[in-house]
Amino acid sequence: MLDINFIRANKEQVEKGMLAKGEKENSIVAEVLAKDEEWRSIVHQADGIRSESNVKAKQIGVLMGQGKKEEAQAIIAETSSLKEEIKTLEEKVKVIQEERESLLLRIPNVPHASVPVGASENDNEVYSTWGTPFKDEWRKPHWEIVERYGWVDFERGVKVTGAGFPFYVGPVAQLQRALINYFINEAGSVGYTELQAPYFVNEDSARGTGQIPDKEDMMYEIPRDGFFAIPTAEVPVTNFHRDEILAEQDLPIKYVCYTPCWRREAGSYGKDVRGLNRLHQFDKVELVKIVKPENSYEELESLREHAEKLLQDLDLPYRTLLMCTGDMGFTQSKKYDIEVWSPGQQRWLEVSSCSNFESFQARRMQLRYRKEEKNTAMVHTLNGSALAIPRVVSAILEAYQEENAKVKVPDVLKPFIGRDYL
RNA sequence: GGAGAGGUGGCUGAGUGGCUGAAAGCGCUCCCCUGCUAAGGGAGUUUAUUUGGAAACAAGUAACGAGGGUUCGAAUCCCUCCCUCUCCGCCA
Repeated sequence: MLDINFIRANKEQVEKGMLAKGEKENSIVAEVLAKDEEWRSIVHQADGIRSESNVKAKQIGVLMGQGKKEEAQAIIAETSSLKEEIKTLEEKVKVIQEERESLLLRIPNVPHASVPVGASENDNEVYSTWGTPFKDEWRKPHWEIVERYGWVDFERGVKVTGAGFPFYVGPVAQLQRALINYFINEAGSVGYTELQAPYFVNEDSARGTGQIPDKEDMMYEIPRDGFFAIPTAEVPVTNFHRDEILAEQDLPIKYVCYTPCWRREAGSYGKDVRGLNRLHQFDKVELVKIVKPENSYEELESLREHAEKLLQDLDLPYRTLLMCTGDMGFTQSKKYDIEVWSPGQQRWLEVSSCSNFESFQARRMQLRYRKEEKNTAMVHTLNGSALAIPRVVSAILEAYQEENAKVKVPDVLKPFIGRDYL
C-alpha cells in the first residue's frame, strides 16, 4: 500500500508507474485522491460535532455534580440532535474510509528509477551471468535420473495427496536436507538470525505481505480455522514485527528461515511442471531484511550477492535478471530473479527472487521505526530466496551426473552428506 | 473440549459511569545542584489522524485486547469474538 500523502504529492509518478507495471488504466489514482478529499472533509465535520458534544457532556457532568438537574436536562435535550448527526457522519466516514482503503490497495508499488520499462518477461534485462551454460548429449533431465534410482516417488505422492506432492526417497531426501542446512549456515555466518516460523498464518498476516487481496488463489486455505498455508516464509517472517515500532539502532534486522512452501499453481502445465520444476509443496530457505529507507537499495544488492554466492559455491552456472516493470509484480519496487542452468533440460530455472518492497509492505503492516528522538517512519522490507530447494536439486542432479549415470556430491555439501556420490 | 480468573501506557500497577489519555512506582530524556561518585530537586516521556503553520508547535478527534450496544457522558455497564492464566480431560 502506498502512502496517500505520497500519492498526492507524486500523482503523475504513481500513474506512470501503474501503466509501466502493465495495468490497463490508472484512473484509480485520481479516484483515490478524490475519495481522500471527501474523507477528510467529512472527518473534519464529524470531529467538530463530536467536540461540541463532548463539551456539552462535560457541562452536564458539572451541573449534575452541583445538583442542578433541570439545567442539565436542558442541555441533554440539545445533545440528541448532535447524537444523530454524529451517527450519520460516522457511518459515512466508515463507508468512505473503506472505499478509500480498497482503492488504495489496488494501486501497485511504484517501480524504482533503475528498473527497465517493459511489458513482459521478454523485456527483462540480463543483469549478469556466471559460468557457462553447457550441453552434453548424454546428460539426462533430472526426472530420468530420479526415476532410474527411485529417488523421487511421484506416483505414491499422487496416491497419498495429489500431483505436485512427491515423496523424496533416500539420497535426494538427504540432498535436500543438506542444502537446507548449508543455506541456513551460510546466512547465519553473515549475520542472519535463524527463525522457525508457523506454516499457517491468519488473514491479517496474508494481507500484511500482500497475498490478500491480490493473490489468494495461490494459497491453500483452511477455512474452518481461518488459516492460510504459507506460500513462502516471507509471509510469517515479515509479519513477525507487524504493528511494532522498532528502535533505530536495531536496524537492519536480518532473518533466515527455512519452511516448506505451498502453492496452488492453478493453470500450470507442460514442461514447466515436469519433474521437480513446479510443485505444490516445496522447500525453500528465505531471507528477510528490515532496513532503514536510505539503505534499502544497498541491502538489495547484498541480498542478491548472497544468493548468487550460494550457486557459485555449488559451481552451478546461473544468470541474474533485472525484472522489467511489467514482470516484477504488484508489491515490488525492484526485483532480481536468479536462474540456475539446468543442463539436462537445456533451460534456466528460477531459484531465487530478491525484492525490495520499500515501505509498501511496511505501511500495510504498520511496521515502523523510531527516528531520532520523536519521529516514527516506515521501514523498508526486502526478501529473497536463498534458495528454492527442488530446482537446485534438479540442477545438481543434472550438472553433477557422470556418463556412467552416477551423481557426484558437490564439494560444499560433502560435510553434510559424508560421501562422494549420492 | 469442560470449569473458573483475567486482558490498562516501555515495564509494574491503580482505576466500577463524569474534571482520567489515564494515579503511583520503575525505566528513559533534558535541566539544576553537589569538585568525581553517591544522594537530591525540577521538567518531560503512547499512537493515529484532522485543521492551521515553512517549521517549532497549537487546537480538535479517536484509541484502556477486537468489534458492537446502553448512556448527555464508558477503561468502568451489557453482548459477541480473540487471547492469556489456573484446574480437569486429551495429547506429540
